[in-house]
Amino acid sequence: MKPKLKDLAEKSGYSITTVSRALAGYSDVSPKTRERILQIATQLGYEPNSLGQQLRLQETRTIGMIIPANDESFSNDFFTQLMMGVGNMASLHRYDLLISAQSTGEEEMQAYRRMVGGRRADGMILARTRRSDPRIVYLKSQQYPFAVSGRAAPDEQTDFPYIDVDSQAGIRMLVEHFVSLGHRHIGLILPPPELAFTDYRHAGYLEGLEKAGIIYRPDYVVHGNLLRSGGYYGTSQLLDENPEITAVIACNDLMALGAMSAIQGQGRRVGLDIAVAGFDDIPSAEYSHPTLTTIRQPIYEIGQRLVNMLLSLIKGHPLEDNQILLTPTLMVRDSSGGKRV
Amino acid sequence: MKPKLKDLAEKSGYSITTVSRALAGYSDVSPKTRERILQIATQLGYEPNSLGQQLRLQETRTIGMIIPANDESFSNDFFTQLMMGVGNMASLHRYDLLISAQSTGEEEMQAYRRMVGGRRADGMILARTRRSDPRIVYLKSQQYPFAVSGRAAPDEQTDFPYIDVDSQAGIRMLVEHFVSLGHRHIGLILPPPELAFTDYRHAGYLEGLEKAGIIYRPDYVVHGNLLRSGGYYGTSQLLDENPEITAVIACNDLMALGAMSAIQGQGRRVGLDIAVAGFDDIPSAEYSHPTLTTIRQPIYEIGQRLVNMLLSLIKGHPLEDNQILLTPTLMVRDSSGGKRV
DNA sequence: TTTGACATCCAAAACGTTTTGGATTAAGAT
DNA sequence: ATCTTAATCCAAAACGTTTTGGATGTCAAA
Repeated sequence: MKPKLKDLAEKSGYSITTVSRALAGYSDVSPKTRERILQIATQLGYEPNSLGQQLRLQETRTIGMIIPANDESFSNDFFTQLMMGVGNMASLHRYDLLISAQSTGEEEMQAYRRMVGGRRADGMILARTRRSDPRIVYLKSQQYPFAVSGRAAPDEQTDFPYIDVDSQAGIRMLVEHFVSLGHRHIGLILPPPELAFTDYRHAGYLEGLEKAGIIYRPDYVVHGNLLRSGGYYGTSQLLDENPEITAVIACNDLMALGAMSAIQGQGRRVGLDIAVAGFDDIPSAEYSHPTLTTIRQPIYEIGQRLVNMLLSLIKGHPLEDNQILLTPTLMVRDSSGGKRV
Repeated sequence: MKPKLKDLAEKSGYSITTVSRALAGYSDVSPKTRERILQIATQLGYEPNSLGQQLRLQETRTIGMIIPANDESFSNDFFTQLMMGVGNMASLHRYDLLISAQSTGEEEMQAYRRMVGGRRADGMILARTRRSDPRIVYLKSQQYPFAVSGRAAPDEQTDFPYIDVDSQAGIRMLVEHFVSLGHRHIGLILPPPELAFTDYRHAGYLEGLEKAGIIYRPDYVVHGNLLRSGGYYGTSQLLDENPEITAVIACNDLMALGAMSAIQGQGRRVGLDIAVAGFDDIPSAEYSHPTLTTIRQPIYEIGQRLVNMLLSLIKGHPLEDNQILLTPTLMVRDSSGGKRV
């Protein structure tokens, strides 16, 4: 049977209080007894029961995160990279990660209620903000510490702590890049409309076109599911319906990889025939063929900084800056192709 | 303030016991009072405190997993895929995942003691068995439920529940495949010697060579760190010291991808000049250039089955089969190149 | 009228910990 | 001899839940 404080107390002849305080190193207990108790503790292999501690201290030293349980998402570099950033920084602060895989919907909200209302974590980290995001509404109503990767949509109120990348600027840079290479017919594969960052990326597209004096054509824009499949079908549709398109911008790298498959599946060359760009700069972007032009977003680092933000929130420390907007950088690679004539 | 049972009791006029049993749906409490209590509960937004429940029930409905905190491991497809398999199956059974990122060593063992001794999880899932693995020794000594991806080394005792793939057969298949293409000089990049599966893979290499009547040359074998960098340096070393080598087998896909970079960095062609193969069949293997010949190991599915195994163990159900050895399958892709003349 | 069965409720214990607010003793100061 | 001070210890409460083992009241059967 696993020893508890009571066992140490009986074996040592001291009270539970004294044993507890001896182990915690209080000056309350004489060196001799402390040593004796410590010795008994190691002898019995005592390890404090976390639940007892957490209940008493009202602190779990755990950060919660609910990730999409989509079957395809095991190839979802974005979430895994974010999680690794979160996990590593958390572990540096001696926090653990409580993770629940749920697909968007009522079940997901239940998971939040269990984790937050059930006080299983001291704070939550969210990703992929949605329009009028019910998760954020809930967390705010509970006055629970949380930090988000991604601000609210442009027409909504962003009164919560977040880190985001200026994706409007990012997409604009991609458009400018393609325009500078001579492209005039540029397709765009947007994320699903219910995601908050979709409008920013769309706005960046519009901005880029306008600066170049290119007229916006709504049929050059489709939506995809942010996975490879979405990029594949989006690109097929774009190219079938608008054969004059020479460049495709996908709003994340996974879709861009799917776009490359679609193009190559039609027997055309990525870069030379159709230029492709993505967004995120996940590891595979550098290793794809051809290598993928993209907008670098430091996902791993964002995960780390979200943890620091959240821990300040949890501890009630004043936050110097709880709404951070990073400027992304353009990574030009082979999928851009060369200059058009 | 978050409402607790006591608040519901006071507001409803019933005792804590009755409130608790009403919410749990016992036939103990009259329909009228149950309804009244339920109504108050939703009105106040009651959510039971998990810690209280866990402490009382001595059950956390949580599965623990400690993953490597290596900085480079955010690109570690193996662990993320395993985690996703574990996470999704766990969530199907309404279990959550407690994750701690730790690098191998004393800190890692401390994390195990905190999680296991502290009773923060009902069972653990391990991966990458090591020689005389201290984690397994510890878990056995604690008689704690656990399931492992990967059995013990051939010369050690495997008296614990695991799922593994017959990697000796896998590597042998790769050797046979390359031999059938006309290769006689095949390099091998092994995992670090302290990992349990290293010997199996080495044995498969020997077996394949012997069947083909090729003499074993120790200088054709090097060790790598299971990351891209390991494959890169291993391959460079192999090719520099043994220019006659025409094929390289890396013991996982990540190293194989690094191997391809090394070969291409020397201005040579993967497949045509030097054939390359990996092990695992991670998603990137299918999208690399050229696509990677490899041994398919159903990592995601193994994660799922480990959860089922672990849950049986936790619940004390009899396990039909607690030591599972899967047969891997050869995936021939472009990095094999064609037949030699 | 008594008995038994049933429906409905609840006080208290238990899970394992930390902390509060003293109690006790011994030594030193007056 | 009395008062302070310091050193060492501990009983009990609290964190929030579930379950045990009754208690109480009602109603029908004997």
